[in-house]
Amino acid sequence: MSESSSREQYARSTKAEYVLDAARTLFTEHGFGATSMDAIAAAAGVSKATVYAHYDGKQALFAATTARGCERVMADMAIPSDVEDLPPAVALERIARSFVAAIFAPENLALLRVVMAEVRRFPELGGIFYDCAPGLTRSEVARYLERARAHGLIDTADCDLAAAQFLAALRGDLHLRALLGQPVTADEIEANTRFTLQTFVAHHARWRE
Amino acid sequence: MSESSSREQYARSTKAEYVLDAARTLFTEHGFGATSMDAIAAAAGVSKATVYAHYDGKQALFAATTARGCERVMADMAIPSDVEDLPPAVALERIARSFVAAIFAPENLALLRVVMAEVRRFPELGGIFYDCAPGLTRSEVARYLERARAHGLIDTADCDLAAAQFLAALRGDLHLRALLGQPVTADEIEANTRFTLQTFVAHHARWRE
DNA sequence: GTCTATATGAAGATAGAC
DNA sequence: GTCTATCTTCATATAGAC
Repeated sequence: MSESSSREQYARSTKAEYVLDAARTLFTEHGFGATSMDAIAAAAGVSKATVYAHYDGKQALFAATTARGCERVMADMAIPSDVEDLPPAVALERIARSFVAAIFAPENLALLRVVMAEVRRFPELGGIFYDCAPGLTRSEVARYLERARAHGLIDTADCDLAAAQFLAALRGDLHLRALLGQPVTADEIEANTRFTLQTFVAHHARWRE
Repeated sequence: MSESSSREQYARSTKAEYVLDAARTLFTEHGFGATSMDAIAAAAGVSKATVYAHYDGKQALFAATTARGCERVMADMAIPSDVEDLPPAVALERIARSFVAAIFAPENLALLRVVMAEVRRFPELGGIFYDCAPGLTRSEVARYLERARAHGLIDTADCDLAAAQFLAALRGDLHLRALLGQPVTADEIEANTRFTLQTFVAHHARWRE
């Protein structure tokens, strides 16, 4: 019927994706202010007018890219669902390793940096990011701890606070150092993770292995 | 002899200070990219040419202001020196409250945000900031713990790691929430501090009160 | 050292053809 | 939807007088 084939429609929707990907890369790499719309268009392989055809200005594009970034972080941070049937010490270790891998991934560090930097200009983004990433993990860990307590496996008064402290200890001061661009080795992360797991288990465990 | 009085010289050196203060305020409030040299000159009450007469461009001015900011943070974070003679539980509480007050002070949060945001552009600033603030506190706490262990007051294998964990627990996830612009109440900070102190003391104490 | 006035360039956004 | 070319604004940095 019409002259526009489905292939053209696919190409059309793909360009918006290219733009979004390029913007996400550049914004997280150089920040909001230091990234120009020209650079985004060039990186996406399209003209600047095409960028404006799909996104309603630089701020809207930034909001869209960080929202997309949050989805990816959320996927990284998701707690493996098979954890429920494992012994608590093993489950906690698995949760810990998944969390640590996510928060030290360079692209997630970069995203966190840029969201914090622009939280004045985009106040709602801070809340979105927190709910997607640390907040979600925190409530998932808290729910896990509550179920474990219901089964008599642990002895924890305030599961929500305990979850927050568990994750904070996994960050240690290494996460702050990484955010400040200081080198953090895998060995340091590993040592901190082990130490945290030992401490946490020693404190909350009611089970005997 | 000369026509320039000492009063004029004082006025001259004062302008550089005005510029530095204005720059510190604006950079921490709006970030590097969103702060113009015009705005700094206006806030300092001088002309833009005067700004350039004292500082060698925007980047140099930014580096100077963050260095100044670090000094102020360092003063905020300094551990009270009279802590040595107190019982460990009291000493730790005093250290904790001083630290928590410093890291949640809005101007220090803003400084940390902007340093993290620009760590790509100014790689050395991240190291300076870390050494001034969290790094300094961490090593001071570690030294305190080592002395306490030498006196047989605590039972800690790795004082450096324990210090890092103590401070990380004091941050909890509240610090991250604050950095992301989310509201953090004094009650939450207080509850987290108390919980951390109890946990830490329960874990390391060898003394009986 | 300090000012007013200005050069120069970069970047957000759009007009109009296809 | 997509492009080229352009408009307009604004920010860094400097020139030149006092």
